[in-house]
Amino acid sequence: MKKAERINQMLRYINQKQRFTLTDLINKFDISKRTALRDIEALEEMGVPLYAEYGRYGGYRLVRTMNLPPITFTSHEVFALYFAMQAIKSLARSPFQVTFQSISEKFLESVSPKQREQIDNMLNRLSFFHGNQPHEGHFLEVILMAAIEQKVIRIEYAGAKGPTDRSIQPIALYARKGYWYCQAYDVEKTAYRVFRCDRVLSLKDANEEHGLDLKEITIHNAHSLWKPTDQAISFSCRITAEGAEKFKQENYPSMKITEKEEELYLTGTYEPAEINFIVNYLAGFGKSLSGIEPSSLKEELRQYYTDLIRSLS
Amino acid sequence: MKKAERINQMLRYINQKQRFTLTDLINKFDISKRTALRDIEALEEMGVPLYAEYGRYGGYRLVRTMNLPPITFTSHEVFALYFAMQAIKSLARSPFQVTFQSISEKFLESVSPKQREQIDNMLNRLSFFHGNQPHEGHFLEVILMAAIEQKVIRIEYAGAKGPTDRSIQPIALYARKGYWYCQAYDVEKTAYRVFRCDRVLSLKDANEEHGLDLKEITIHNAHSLWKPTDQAISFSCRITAEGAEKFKQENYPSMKITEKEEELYLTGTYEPAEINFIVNYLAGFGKSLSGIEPSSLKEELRQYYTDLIRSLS
DNA sequence: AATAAGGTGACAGATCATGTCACCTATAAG
DNA sequence: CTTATAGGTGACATGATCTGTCACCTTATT
Repeated sequence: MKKAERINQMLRYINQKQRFTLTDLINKFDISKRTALRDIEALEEMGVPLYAEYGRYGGYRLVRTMNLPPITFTSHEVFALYFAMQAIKSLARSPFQVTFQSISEKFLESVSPKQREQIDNMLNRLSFFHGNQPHEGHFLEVILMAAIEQKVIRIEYAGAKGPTDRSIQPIALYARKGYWYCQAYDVEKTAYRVFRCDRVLSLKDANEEHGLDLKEITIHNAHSLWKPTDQAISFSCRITAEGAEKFKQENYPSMKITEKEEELYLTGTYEPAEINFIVNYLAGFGKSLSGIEPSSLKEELRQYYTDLIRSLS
Repeated sequence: MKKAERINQMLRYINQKQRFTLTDLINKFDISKRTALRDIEALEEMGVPLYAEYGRYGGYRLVRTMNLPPITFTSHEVFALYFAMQAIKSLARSPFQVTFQSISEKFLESVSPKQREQIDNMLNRLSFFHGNQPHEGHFLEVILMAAIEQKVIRIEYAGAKGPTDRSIQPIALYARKGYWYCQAYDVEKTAYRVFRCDRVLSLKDANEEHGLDLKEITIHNAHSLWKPTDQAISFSCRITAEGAEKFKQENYPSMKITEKEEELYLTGTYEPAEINFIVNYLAGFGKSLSGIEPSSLKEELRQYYTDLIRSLS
C-alpha cells in the first residue's frame, strides 16, 4: 500500500480508537516499527494532536479537539447540508449558532462559482419557516449539555409572578413557534416542568446535587413524566377529523385524542389556574368541538364567546 | 512540493475551474508536461470524472457529478450538521431526503464510538418540532429545480373543486405546519398563487412555454406579487400587542400590521369566497381584536360566535 | 531487575516521482 | 492540406522518498 493511502486510513483508525499503541499499527497495516513511528511523525506534522505515554501500559492518545478525517461530498450533498444549516440558522440562536458560520465558509470554499450561485439561488427559493423567528433562547448550548450529561443546573427564571430560583435537571430542548423550550425535572417541586429558554435569566452548575437517572426519558416520552395535580379537572369532548388534524399541529401532554365507537374524543385535564389558557385553546378549535364536559368548562367557553360578542360592538 | 499535497491542491483547483488545460497545470504547479499527465492519471484513478477534449481549443472538463475536495470538520461541527440534518429530515420528504441518508453514514463512519453515542443522545434530547410532521410533499425536488431555473411546469392539482390542470412557474418553496407550499405564478390565470405540494397529483415539463423573468422575485418578496381581485373586500381592526405577536407566527400576504397614533391595526383584504376562512382566522385572535370593520365582517364574526354558543348546548 | 511501552540514528535496497525527448492522435483555422 | 494547438505514450536516467533492519536509548510499572 502506498504511504498516502495508508496515512489516510490511519487517520480514520486513530480517530475511531482514540487510544492505540505502535504494535497496533504494526499489525493493522503490516509495517515495521520504524515505519509506524515515521507515520506517526507524519500525522503529527499534519496537525493531528497526538499525546504519547511512555512506559509499560503506555501508548498514544488522541487529544479531543482534533479535526475528523476529511469527508468528501457530492455537490448535491453540499446543497442539502447547506440548506439544512440555513434552515436551522434562521431560528435565532440555535444551540450551534457559532459553529455554522465556519462550516458555511468551508463549504463555499470548495464549491465552484457556478455552484455557489446555485446555492445562493436556492436559499432565495426555499425556506423552512414562513416568517421570521425572532426570539432568542439563552444558554441553549449549556442546557443541552446538561440534558445530555444528566446534570442538575440552577437557574433564575422569569416566571409569571416574577423571577424565581430553581434547580432543574434538563431532559430535552425543542423549538416551537419561534421559542426554545426546555423540558426538565424540577428538583425542588419534584415534578416535570417546561421552561421557555428565553426566560432563563442566569444559569450555573449545581455541582453538589445529584440528578435522577433519566436515561430512559427522552424527548419522545418525556411527557409521560407529566402528572396532573390533585386539583386538576378532567375534561372531554367530541372532536371532528379536522379538529384532530389541528390538534396534531399544536398539542399538550395533558391532552390526548382517543377513538370510541367510531367517534373521536379529545380528553385531558387542566389545572384550575389554567382555565383562561384552556378556554382560549379550545376556542381555537371552533366548530370542531362538541359535547364539552364538565359543564363548568362549557359555561366558561360560553362566557368567553359572549364576552367576544359584546366586545365586537 | 510533495505529490500528495500537490494532488490535493489540484483537486481544489480543478473543482474551481471546471475547465483547464495541461499548460494551466504546468504553470500553476511548476511541473513538467509528463508529470501533469501523470497527475491527471492519478486523479482519474481516484475517481475524479474528467473528460478530455482533443485538438485546438481542447482541454479538460470536469463532469458535474464529481465529489468535492474533502472537507475536515471538528466533532463539534459534525454534531451541529448532524442535528441540522435530523431536524430537516423529520419534516417528511424534504427535498433532499435521499441524500441525507448517505451523508449520515459518512459522518458516523468517521466518528469515534463515544462521540457516536453522544450524537445519539443528543437526538433524543433536541428537536425542532414538538410533534410529528406526517404530511408528504410530492415532487419537491423537481419543483425546487423549476423554481431555481425559472421553468414553467404543468401540474395536475387537487383543488377544492376537484383536480385541475395548471401551468405554473414556481417561485419558492416553504414548509409550514407540516406541509410544503409552493409559491408560483399561474400562467393561465396570470396571477400569483400558492399551492400545497402534497396536492400536486402529477407533474411534467411544459417545455414550450417561456417563463416570466422572476429573478428579482424571491421567497422574501414573492408576496408583493399578490394582488386582490376587484371583488376583494377591505377590512381593518385594532389589535393588541399580544395579537400582533400571534400574527407574526401565522400570517398571510393579504394582511399587514400597521401602527397609527400609538395603536396597532390589522388591515387587509379578503375575497368574498374566503369569508369562512377569514372569520375562522380572526376568531383565533379572540380578545386581541376590536373595532372590526366593515360591519358585515363584524356581523359574520358575531354569527360565528353565536353559532358556537348554540352548538355548545 | 525485568518488562513493555515509546524513540533515535544509520544505512542499504526498493520503490516512486520527475524531467527530457522522440513521436503519435485529434481538431480547428486559414 | 498545412499549421498550430491541444491531449497522449513509451523509454530512460536521475534523484527523492520510503521501508526494513539493527543496535541502542528513555521512561514507567511491577
